Amino acid sequence: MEHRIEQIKKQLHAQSYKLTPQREATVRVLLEREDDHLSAEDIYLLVKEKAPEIGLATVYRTLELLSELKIVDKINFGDGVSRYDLRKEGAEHFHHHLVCTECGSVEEIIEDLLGDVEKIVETNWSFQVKDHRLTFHGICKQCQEAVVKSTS
Amino acid sequence: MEHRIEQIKKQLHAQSYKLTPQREATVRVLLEREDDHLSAEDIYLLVKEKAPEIGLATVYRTLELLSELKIVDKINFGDGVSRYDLRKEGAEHFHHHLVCTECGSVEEIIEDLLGDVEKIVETNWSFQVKDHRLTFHGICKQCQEAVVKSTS
DNA sequence: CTTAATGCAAAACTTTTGCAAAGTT
DNA sequence: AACTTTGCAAAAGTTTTGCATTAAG
Repeated sequence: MEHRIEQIKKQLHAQSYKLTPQREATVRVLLEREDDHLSAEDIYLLVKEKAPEIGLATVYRTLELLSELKIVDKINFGDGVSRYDLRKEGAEHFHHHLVCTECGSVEEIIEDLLGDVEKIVETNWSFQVKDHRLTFHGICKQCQEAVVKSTS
Repeated sequence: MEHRIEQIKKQLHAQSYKLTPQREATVRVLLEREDDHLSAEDIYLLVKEKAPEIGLATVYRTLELLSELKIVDKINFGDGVSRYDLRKEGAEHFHHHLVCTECGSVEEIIEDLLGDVEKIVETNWSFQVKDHRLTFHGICKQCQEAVVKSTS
């Protein structure tokens, strides 16, 4: 954790940005909730517990900055809000996501399953791929089991 | 075109919805601009040319209805608006999209390139895939050529 | 005739911006 | 001192809702 903070601090300094207390508090929330996909509002409320004086605008500005530096990924699952997802250390791509249409849970796939598909796109569409967003919609393991139970 | 309208009319009636003139005008705009990815506002302005009395709220309600019936797909490319994409006849899945980070153009891939990946997800993550959203970000053919020209 | 759909305006949200004050180097 | 960052409030923008009126089957 401290190591990640240190690392992010360096990334910021490299572009002559500062790791202010507000930014650090925001990053800590993202680290603590690494598996979640929090909205700006969610993050704001959590950061407020650590740094009560922070403003929502600062959270937005921080998230935008972290997005630009590719420290977090901004994703949108189609409910009216943007969500923010911390990249794993050294990861070059967005995670893939599994969104359950029954219970709304979001699971992450860290592995990059798109290598072959990207090659096809580069070759057949002459499109130079830099990044991707892949989300599957369907039914998660838990909900599948729940259906089996309730109908048997 | 008339055939698609007829088909959509049946789909609506099957759920006891009506194909009102406003809904028909909206569908016609979507058909005419099938390759585009229009926002609700874009669609509203185009529908207004055919049916000047229509209200923006009706367009939103129509698009939501068409979304539910899986006649259109609602997508979000991360600029603050939702965009609407008519499904091809009989298509079961979202198209894939290629978004150019240089010029903002959006290209569609109709072919489904995710068959193998979906199998992997179903097997290794026990997730029952119903649909997917795949967008690549990168540099389109035209912009690649533009760079070559300007630097040579 | 009964229910569904529309248009308008207002409301609800999310996100961005302007600006004076505060903090950093 | 020069510059960046912050908090607040206001603004901007998109989408949804309430409700009286109109239209459809």
